[in-house]
Amino acid sequence: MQWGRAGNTIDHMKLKEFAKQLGLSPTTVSRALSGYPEVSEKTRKRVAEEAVRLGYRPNINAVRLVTGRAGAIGVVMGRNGEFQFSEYMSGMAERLDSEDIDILVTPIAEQGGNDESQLYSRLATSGRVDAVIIHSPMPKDERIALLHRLGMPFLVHGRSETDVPHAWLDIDNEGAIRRATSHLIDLGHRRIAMINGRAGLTFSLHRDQGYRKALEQRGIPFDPRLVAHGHFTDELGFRFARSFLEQSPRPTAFVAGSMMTALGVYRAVRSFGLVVGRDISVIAHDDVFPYLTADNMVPSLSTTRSSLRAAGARSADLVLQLLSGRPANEIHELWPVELILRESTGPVPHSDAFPDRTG
Amino acid sequence: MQWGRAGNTIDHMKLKEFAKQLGLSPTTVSRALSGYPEVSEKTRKRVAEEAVRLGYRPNINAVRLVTGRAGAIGVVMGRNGEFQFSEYMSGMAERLDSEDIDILVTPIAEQGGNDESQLYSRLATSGRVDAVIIHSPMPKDERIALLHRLGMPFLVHGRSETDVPHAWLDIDNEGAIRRATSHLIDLGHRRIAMINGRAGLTFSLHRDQGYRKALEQRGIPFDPRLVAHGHFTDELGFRFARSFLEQSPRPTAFVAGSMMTALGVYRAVRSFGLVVGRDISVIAHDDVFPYLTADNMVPSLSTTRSSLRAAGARSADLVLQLLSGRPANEIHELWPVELILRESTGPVPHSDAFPDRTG
DNA sequence: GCCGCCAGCCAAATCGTTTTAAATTTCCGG
DNA sequence: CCGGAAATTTAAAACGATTTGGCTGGCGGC
Repeated sequence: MQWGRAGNTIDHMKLKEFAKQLGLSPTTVSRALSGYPEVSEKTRKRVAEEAVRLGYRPNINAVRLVTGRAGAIGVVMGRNGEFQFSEYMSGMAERLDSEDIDILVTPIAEQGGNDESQLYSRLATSGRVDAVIIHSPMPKDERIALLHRLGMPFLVHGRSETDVPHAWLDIDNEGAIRRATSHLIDLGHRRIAMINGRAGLTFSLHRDQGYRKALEQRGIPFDPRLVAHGHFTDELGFRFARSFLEQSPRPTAFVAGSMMTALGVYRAVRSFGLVVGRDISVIAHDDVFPYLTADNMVPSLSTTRSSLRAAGARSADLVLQLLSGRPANEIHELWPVELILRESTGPVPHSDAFPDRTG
Repeated sequence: MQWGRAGNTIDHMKLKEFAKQLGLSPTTVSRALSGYPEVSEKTRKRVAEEAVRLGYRPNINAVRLVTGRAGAIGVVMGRNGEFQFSEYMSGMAERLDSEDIDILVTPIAEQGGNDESQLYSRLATSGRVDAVIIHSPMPKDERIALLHRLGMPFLVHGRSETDVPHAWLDIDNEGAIRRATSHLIDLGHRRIAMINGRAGLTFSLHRDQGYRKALEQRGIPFDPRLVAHGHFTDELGFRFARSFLEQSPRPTAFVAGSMMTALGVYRAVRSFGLVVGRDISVIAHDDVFPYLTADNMVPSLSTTRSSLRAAGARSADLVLQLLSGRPANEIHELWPVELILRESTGPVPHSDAFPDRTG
């Protein structure tokens, strides 16, 4: 599309003009502002001061053209505007605030159609971004191979099993869920239901593994009927929890994938006339949202906690490192996850612990 | 900061090269691709096809430099990554998908410090964006005057009372809350509490007005002790609701500002041993989230509903119109809001309707 | 057959920087 | 006071597109 320049009255001083006012050449001014060593400290200072006073700022598009840099990091937003997303971005923003780098959000088209990799391909070749962050990867994620092939620097938020060397930042999902499950087992629970994220995603697999390992360690048989996968919505939390609670014997504890899921689980438990923390224990993973906090739930929710905002900030940092030349396969960070016990977890009720006596 | 070009192996064909392969001049090719009339239909078609085949795409930074356009719309993300944000952006994305325009997210720094207007000022003069969208305006919003002064096209999502002509898209907050409140009054409620958004924002004021008008129409005195303002978090919903319920006589109905607020209200009501939909009626405003739906709450939540995603899509559309020359003061859209009645609203309990008989 | 016109194409200027390679100034010991 | 290295500064060439203004050649009118 083509639009007029109407309205865009902002008239910048140009380098040439600015340099003339200073009695210097454009070259020197440019160098002074970019902090090159060839220019004397005195001159640099003067240039910097005058730039502020006269309001000179380099035309960013000219800079981009000549340097070949886009000055932006691309993020692809999931198909259904996930609630976690803005928190992660806030974190990124926090870190990028001091740099001269933007965040470019490319949303994936609703109707889907042409496959996702084409979107990434376009993003990578468009020259709009210097790097890309990939979310919710799968063990064999073709996006990783694709971006590697295209030579576009990228960071994976999460992990993948691909051979392609790549930078990643992830939280210890397996350990978190293992500890959560173990703790429930310590409390006497034996039938523990697990509402996990979408099937096929690495973090879901890791959580499944953590869950299974905890059971294994204590010799508790794994029952596939106690595990569900899906989006992190209150609706699915509710539905899955209800269907689990309809089983006989019913589970006495839940591991929920997110705060939204936990909301659904709470509702489901209540709808059975049961009480969370007494009849049914619940632990959920908490990404630490300002608008929905585990402490405030009733009863307060035990969680595995890891700040998504912090992850966003660190991600931005790592991308900057990547761009300044640090090799991708040196950039691997695995963050531990806290386990915070609150009121939603408690010892298994006596009647459930020995169902044969009552039934 | 300065980083090497390492990794960025993507090697685009240049216009000159591409044109040579076609046996045409760069000029003609450029024009063909941009759809100018001076080039024959046959040639245009051939160019378009070859561009796809050979993978030629104009270097976006060169285009930006020469046209002076940034090819991006700026959005400033609130201080605390609001959960609504990603939904709105998804909508924008949906609309912008077919255009060659990016969404640039500028997060406001956490520590605050230098005032917000400086951020907008920088964004406007940076040349990174062609237009800006302003959220959560206040009646006298200095950002509007600022952007107008700077000559940067912008759309206000919400409304303001400033004299400066500007484009806006808003939902009928006043009407929505007026209808919601009226409906509660029809059901016999007289003490209706209102948990509104942050004080000072236009939409909060409009909602206050809607609330007060509904009361006025029915001759119910306004009691400032029944109105609270604050962020849309579950925590505030809970706290405010509790403090209202501690009053005597207590309110029999709540108007909640958001789904998160409603979650808090539900909890608070329950914590008093009361039942939503029977003892206490609740209506909340619902922006329609995929991850938290009013229908799924227990009891299902009556809402005033307006799709934030749709607003995002339309906003993007209006910005495009703005950029193609449509005068800002012609662009005003006020969307009606649906009132969806579900189980959380019901007639006032007899004992509350005539408290003097019981007390 | 000549002229003007128009569709279709092109050469060259332009956008506002960074950066290469060269020129100038400064400084200092001999 | 001079030669040459070191410290500054500069002119000019990119970067890769769009766009202005001009150049062709074919066609119809007279």
